[in-house]
Amino acid sequence: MPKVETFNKEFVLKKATDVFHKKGFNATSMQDLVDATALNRSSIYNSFGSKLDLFIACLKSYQGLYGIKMSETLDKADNSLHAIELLFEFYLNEIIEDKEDKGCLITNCTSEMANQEKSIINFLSSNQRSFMGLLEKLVSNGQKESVINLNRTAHEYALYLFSSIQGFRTTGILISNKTDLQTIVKTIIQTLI
Amino acid sequence: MPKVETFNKEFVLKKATDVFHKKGFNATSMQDLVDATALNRSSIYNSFGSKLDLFIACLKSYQGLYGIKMSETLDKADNSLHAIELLFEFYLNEIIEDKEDKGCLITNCTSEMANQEKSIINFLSSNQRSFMGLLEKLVSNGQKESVINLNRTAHEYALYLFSSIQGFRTTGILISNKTDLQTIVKTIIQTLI
DNA sequence: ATACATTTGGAACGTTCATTTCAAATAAAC
DNA sequence: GTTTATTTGAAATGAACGTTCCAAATGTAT
Repeated sequence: MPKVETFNKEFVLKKATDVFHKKGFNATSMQDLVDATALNRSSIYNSFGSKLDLFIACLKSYQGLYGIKMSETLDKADNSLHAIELLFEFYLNEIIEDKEDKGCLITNCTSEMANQEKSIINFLSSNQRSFMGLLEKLVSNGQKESVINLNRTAHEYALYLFSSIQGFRTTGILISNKTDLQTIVKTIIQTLI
Repeated sequence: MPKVETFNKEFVLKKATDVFHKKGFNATSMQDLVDATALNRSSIYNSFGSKLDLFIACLKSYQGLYGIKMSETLDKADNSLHAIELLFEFYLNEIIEDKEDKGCLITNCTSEMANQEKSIINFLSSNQRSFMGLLEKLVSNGQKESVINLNRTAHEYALYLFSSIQGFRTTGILISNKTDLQTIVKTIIQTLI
């Protein structure tokens, strides 16, 4: 029977994700990934396929880790409006703690590749679908709890929040001032109340 | 005295901008630019310097053209709230008319390069400054005209709009459904009323 | 021990990259 | 018409790109 993979796949994905996050897909070279993962070129190709395949694996890993962090955040909320507030607070902290101003890997990927790579569109579409689902549920619950107004449907507010979050993540690349970012969040939330 | 440049610089910049807009900076090769501009490699380097220099020239050209289009749009408004509405309507049309889902060159550039290139940061900062200035003036006037509420200062609403526009442009890459986009705009505007 | 499927290291693949080089072509100034 | 500063075309530069290849190493199962 064969020799088995020795490296920790999660760890390797994390390291690769860091590089992609910092430099973007096109500016990241295979050499960068070899250096970051301490894996041999062959091992990378053997285990992940192409550079694009590895990138998509990183996107999924990033998505998974974020999903967990977001769930943990949402669990702390008293009600669904509070949950949305905590969600933005979580993003705000991500921005402030990131000294490299990298933004969101998935939003950046949308800008860089959505109009170029079919497989990327597939990932982004499914990401959008599940994220929209989460937001819609939050808004819908918030409206049932009477903590979110009924000016718009849950679906409409979910669209608004989806767009707002993308804007917030991109703006966070340029603006690192906490007060400014808090203002933006407050104003976004104000709409729902 | 010397032979003089024969090509139309504006035209060449427009063609180069189209390529950068479609593929982004890193995925655009010098060959792509040679093909698009019908200029010789030497001529490009002679006239624009490096690829990065040309890219920045394209950003400025794009910024200039957009500035003109935006001014024309804003001139049609009855009041400052209406001006902001027309601005979003303008972006909405940009998104719908763009069959390639390219997004905004400047927003894409923020995602791709803001954390990498100093000269890009300089451009983006100045772009942000002037854009924020425009938005702040619009909101401030709207508040004087009593068509925008006083829940937040003009500066705070300008930040909100700046972030919202970035989000809208990125969301427009993924979502091309006019109704959905109109919903987002209405919800953003609703906050100001 | 031996056999064997797989991983690994490192070199090599052919291509493409951004940029430079330089002679030839050019057009304004005299 | 000669001079001259500049632009052009086409080839060349060397480095870096993503990917492949293959022999050697490895660890499991027999």
